[in-house]
Amino acid sequence: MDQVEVFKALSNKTRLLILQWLKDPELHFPDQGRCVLEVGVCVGEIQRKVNLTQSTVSEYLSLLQRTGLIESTRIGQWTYYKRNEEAFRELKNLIDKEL
Amino acid sequence: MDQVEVFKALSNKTRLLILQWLKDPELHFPDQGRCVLEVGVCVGEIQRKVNLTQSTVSEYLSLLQRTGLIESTRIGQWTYYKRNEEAFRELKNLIDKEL
DNA sequence: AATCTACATCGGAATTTCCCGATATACCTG
DNA sequence: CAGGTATATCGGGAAATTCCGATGTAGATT
Repeated sequence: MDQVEVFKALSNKTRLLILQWLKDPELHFPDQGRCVLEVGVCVGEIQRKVNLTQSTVSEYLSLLQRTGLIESTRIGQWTYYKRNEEAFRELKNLIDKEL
Repeated sequence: MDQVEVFKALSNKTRLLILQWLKDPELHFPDQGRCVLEVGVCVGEIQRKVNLTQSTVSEYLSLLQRTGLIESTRIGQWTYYKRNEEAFRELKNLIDKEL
């Protein structure tokens, strides 16, 4: 886990918001289907809550994925993103020890 | 405490290193005087451990100070910097809750 | 006052980040 | 296959960041 890369990923209001929303997807994305907890939330659903273009949101999500903080599942024409809680535990542990 | 600003401050290898060094200044700055724990470490001492110019190190330190993560004390011609552990506790608490 | 030392600030070139519109790709449906 | 929808990727302008050398400023020394 590259500390600098993770902190860069977190250095953006929108990306922080997305990560926080994904903590409780049922609450923040009520229009999403029933398997929200399992597969996560699709890009379009996230984009509708963010005042940014589709391409920007897509890039933010893959950036977050590259850091390992979120994971994606492709189902049909949708890509669902959800938090990787294990990565968050690792990050918090790192911060606790090294910061 | 502005999360984005703090994460930006942490998004840099050198700044992270400095913050880690300041956790145990006696260990990492043995040439510094006796009141290291009280006032911290001066800019020049930090610069000698970093492969960057004086102006860059000075700017990094005031950037970190603006976030509140470190504090400065001017004594004579020296400016000493040390960690603000209270700010780190606040940050870790924020990360624990919001991330 | 003249000078030296420690640090801060300024101006700027190079790089990176932000965010967009356009386009490409993948999948689904008729 | 043609057309529609969801997402990814590309190219790029604008803004921010990185880091430098030069210069400014404050305190100490002579």
